[in-house]
Amino acid sequence: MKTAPSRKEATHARIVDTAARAIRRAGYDGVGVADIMKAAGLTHGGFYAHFASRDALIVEAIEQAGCEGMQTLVASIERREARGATPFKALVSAYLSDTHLGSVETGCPIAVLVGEMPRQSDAVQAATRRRVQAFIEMVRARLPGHRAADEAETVASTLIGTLQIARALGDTAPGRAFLSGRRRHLLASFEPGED
Amino acid sequence: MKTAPSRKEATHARIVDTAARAIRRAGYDGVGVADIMKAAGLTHGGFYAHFASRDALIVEAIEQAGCEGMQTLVASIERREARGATPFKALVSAYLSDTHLGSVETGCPIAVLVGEMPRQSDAVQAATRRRVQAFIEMVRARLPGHRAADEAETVASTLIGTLQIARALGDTAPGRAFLSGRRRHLLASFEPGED
DNA sequence: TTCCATATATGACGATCGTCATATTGAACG
DNA sequence: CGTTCAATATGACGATCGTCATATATGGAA
Repeated sequence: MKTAPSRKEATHARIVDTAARAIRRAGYDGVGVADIMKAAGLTHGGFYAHFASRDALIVEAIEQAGCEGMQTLVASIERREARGATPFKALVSAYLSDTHLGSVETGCPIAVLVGEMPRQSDAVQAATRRRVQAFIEMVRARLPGHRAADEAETVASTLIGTLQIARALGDTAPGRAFLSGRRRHLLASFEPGED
Repeated sequence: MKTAPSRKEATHARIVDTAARAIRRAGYDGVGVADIMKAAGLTHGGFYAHFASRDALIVEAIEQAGCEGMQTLVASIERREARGATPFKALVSAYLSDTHLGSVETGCPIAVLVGEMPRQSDAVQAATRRRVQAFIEMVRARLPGHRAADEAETVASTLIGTLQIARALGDTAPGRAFLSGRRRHLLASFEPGED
């Protein structure tokens, strides 16, 4: 190979990054190859020099979006823990924060995409399933007391469902009210002894 | 009007009914006018004799799907109550049943569509919001004890999130195991005194 | 039976979709 | 300074999208 390999890889990464945002904004089927390439500053024809198919890009994009969303969430949790919050309270208040309500493109992709999952290709389904499992494990590690792994699955379901409904109500007063109500209620019922 | 009005109305209803199933199977954007008309036994050109636009059909379809899904659910709940279940246990075991897991086209449309909501037109968003409110109210009426309306919103979020994740795992062993685990856990934590 | 309003069908429009064959660029080497 | 080959751009393909103007079929009223 004559030229530096970093050149093509950088473009590849930029396309994946753009797609990772696009699928959270518009859904699996909401954006086309042309949209993504244009947003990445390229023309749509050169797409197949980087990916075997649109589906292959989507698989990479969901993995990228999952890792990125998880990192952002964990960072937000750790900031809250540093200010004295328990891991569970930090998790709930971070995932159900007004910030997360509004930042669809950079937030948790599961809440946006899980409903579309059953209609996707096997490869996309498998990639999404891995992200769901990772999310449940992240929740489990922050449950108070000696809760069962069982409980992590319920809490994960509640967090995802809550954020979806709040977003359905909009990034406005009704949506934020729904979110703060769920935040308070979840913390009260899971850690009745403390705030 | 010379001819009987029931003729056009019957066709209209058949189109809406077909669309109500189609949007649950393939999502808001997953089906086109041509698909729906063909499934209803008509050609796509005559569509605009019945609806002002595709969006107008979608609004009617989500309302139809919401009412139909709710009726099916309530009927399933009442059958369980007749066999001695409490209203809450009947609700949880009906919404999180293996049957509901598999019957996407005729089940609760909220679990399929809420994730796509923020991207839809104002009219579709408003129609979907009404169905979400109706669902929360249906849950509230079946909570045990003197729970707050607050709690209905959390339970509704949990039910919707759980069904979505279970469907993401598939209508197979993993999905059904997830569902039965949530069923048991929810009933145990909300009605600790009884089964 | 004849007529006519209504319901449905036909076929076309511009746009956009995923895909790909081919042309052009651009940067490192001899 | 050319040469060469990887990286990107161009432009086209068949299909499908929502929409609509227009033509045909249908069925009750006369």
